[in-house]
Amino acid sequence: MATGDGHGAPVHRARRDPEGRRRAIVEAAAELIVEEGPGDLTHRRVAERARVPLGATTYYFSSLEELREAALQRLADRIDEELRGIAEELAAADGDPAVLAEALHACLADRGQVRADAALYFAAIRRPALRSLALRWFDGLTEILSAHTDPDAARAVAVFSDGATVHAVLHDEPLDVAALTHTITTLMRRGTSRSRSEGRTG
Amino acid sequence: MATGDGHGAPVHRARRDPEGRRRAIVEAAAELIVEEGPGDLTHRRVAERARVPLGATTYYFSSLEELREAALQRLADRIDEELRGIAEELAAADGDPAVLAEALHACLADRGQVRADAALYFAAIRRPALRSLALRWFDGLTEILSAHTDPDAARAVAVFSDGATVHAVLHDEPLDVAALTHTITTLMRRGTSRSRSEGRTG
Amino acid sequence: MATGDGHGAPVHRARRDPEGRRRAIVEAAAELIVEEGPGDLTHRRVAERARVPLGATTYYFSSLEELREAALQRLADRIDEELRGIAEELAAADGDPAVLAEALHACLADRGQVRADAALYFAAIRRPALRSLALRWFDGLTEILSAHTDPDAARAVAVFSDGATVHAVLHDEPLDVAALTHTITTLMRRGTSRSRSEGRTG
Amino acid sequence: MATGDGHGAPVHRARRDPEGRRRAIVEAAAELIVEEGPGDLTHRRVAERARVPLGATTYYFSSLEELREAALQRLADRIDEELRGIAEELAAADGDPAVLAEALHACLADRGQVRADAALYFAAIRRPALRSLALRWFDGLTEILSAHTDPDAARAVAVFSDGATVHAVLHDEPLDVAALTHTITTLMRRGTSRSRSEGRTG
DNA sequence: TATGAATGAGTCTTCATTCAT
DNA sequence: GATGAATGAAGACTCATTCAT
Repeated sequence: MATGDGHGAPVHRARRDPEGRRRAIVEAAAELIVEEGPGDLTHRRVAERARVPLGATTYYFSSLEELREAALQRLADRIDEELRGIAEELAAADGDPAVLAEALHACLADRGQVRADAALYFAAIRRPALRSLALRWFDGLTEILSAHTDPDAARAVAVFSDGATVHAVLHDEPLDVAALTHTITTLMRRGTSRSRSEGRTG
Repeated sequence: MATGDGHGAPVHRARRDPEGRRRAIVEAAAELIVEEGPGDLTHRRVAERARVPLGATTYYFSSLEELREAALQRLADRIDEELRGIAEELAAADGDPAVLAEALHACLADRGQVRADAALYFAAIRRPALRSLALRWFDGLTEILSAHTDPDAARAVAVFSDGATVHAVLHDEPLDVAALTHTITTLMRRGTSRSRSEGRTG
Repeated sequence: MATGDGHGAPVHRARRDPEGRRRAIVEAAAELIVEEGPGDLTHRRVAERARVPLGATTYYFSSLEELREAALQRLADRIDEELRGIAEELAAADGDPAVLAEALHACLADRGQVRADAALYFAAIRRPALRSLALRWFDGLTEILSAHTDPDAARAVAVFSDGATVHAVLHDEPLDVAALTHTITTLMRRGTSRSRSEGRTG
Repeated sequence: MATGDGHGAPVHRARRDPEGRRRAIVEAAAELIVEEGPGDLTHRRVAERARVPLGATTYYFSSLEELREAALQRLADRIDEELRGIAEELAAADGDPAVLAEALHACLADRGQVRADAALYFAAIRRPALRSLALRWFDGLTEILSAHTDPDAARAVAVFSDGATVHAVLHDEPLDVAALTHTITTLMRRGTSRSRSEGRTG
């Protein structure tokens, strides 16, 4: 029943920057997820990493799960940026598979990025609400490639890229560029004979 | 010589069976890992699932981590069985990509299997000791395929199959057989024809 | 996901007496409920009062609510004892209202008892499962009195006795014996003219 | 002199109304106490219920306890209103016990009212300062009845009415009117007849 | 004046692990 | 050998209260 005898009168000297604080907390959580996996997130670790008091982590997020989702959201947003870059490069190169392979290799060489992907995948397995987040890369890549090859080939490449992510995370380094190039080229060429000739105007 | 004094042949209830018990515990842990992920394993849940006393789980395994590894080991062993089956089918079909696609599709349609793979991958990220377990599928498939195509193509198919696993776990159902067949065929043919000349892998 | 890095290896030197421990915990909880009300129960206070480690309170009761109920159960059991005593006295006195009044006065003079009643009543308001516990006194008294007066009168006396409990708990002392005697006599006589003459055989 | 420059009559949004706000907070707290019990009151819940910012609850009341008391005060005030109505009815009926029984039954049928009483009783047990609030009903009823019967009988009826409150709160419905009428009649008649001689109260 | 940001104490609960039996 | 009792660390979460603005 908690007769309400009070919890004390904490002295606190706080920076007054809610936005920044929230951001710092999410950022810290995202880092921890990349480092330790989505399941090992705790308020305490986040607070410590973000250099905020424990209470702040519960003040800004009504549950740990909410915080986790915000952090995964952030990781997914980074994937979107990545994708935008790839889309531009690829458009500039008129869908050249080698360019995609290079870009993919760069992504896969970034361990943080790869682990972030893995964390998203894993977190989404038992959290259907996160599926769309986890599929950002796959769906985004498929869409980008659809401008340069047929949908089935696009999907095949996207599937392959997820496999390459698993490969990178388990080997601590990505497949070599040549292998990526070869496979991606093979898969993209497959259904492109026609659409490719359309694109070739230069 | 009295027959009813209770001293005769000792009534050994439920004959001790350390091996069986150990196996039951590992089995229960494996199930839980598939259902809940490798991180949510607890002695209590395992004991309950295995119908053994709590103490048994710490008696047979000196730490939770050890139990977890034994369970993951078991999951990996099942993968080996799966691979053996695929190897045979494929050998019988003389490396027909369509047969591989069918077999892969069957694996991917088994949610338990897919989640077991995912659990292994995820557990291995931060546990180098588990890498070899997690790579069983990849390495095994690569080896099997090496009998039917060149090493690079084999590896490409194995990478693709891991991607297909990710796809299945995130979509709750596998890619359709046609798509699998098409892609696998494309990738495997590559290694048996002379088109290889254009893509080099160091 | 709790990667299972362990919680430590506590040294513990425990008395090995589960029954006694459980009893001590319930007893402590009952005391606290009497002193502070059912809503102010906490694991920590119970542990401190019972001189057991915090963990013991959660080991023996899977939730605080379960512990609370066990404690209230215990308080209710004491009420039953009380009632048995009253039943005997009253039977021996052939249902003499003055004897009941004396007994009731004695109960009401026991602050612990009165507060225990109040705690039971209050706890039961929002916990239908506890209603039967809270009604032990009322139902028991009604039944006892049914042997000495008609059901309606019995119920009226029981209701009055609950009012007297409220009175006692709010005044820190019971109604005087004379007032109790007068009212109980009036209420019991009311419907007893006939049944009373039956009982009068001495 | 320009009309559209926004400098003219200040647009005072939602005119400040400290009194109203305070009232809204107390009202919300009173509702919560009736619904959840006096111990489950929190600033947050009150603020939400009253549709005021969290800060308002601490701005108008220097502590939660103060707010709780204000809310209990309000509940007690409602009891006074109730009592005034009963007093009038009873006066108009020249102290007819049946009229009192009807009125009491109506009160007891109002679950909110009954729970408010129970909350007051319970809160007062460990807060002597609230005793007078909790005794409003008892004292008020006793006084009203004193105009129609002797003090002892009046008190007996008041005690009985508290018992009827306990009964109602534990059974979720009041004693039937017939039972109330019968008992109240019996108790009140006592004080107007000469039967008083047998029971003395110091 | 009014408010929401801030915070740490304290709540229940879970659990790996140890150890007496 | 086996097991359940034992325990304290740690986790998520709530909240009264203070204070900057």
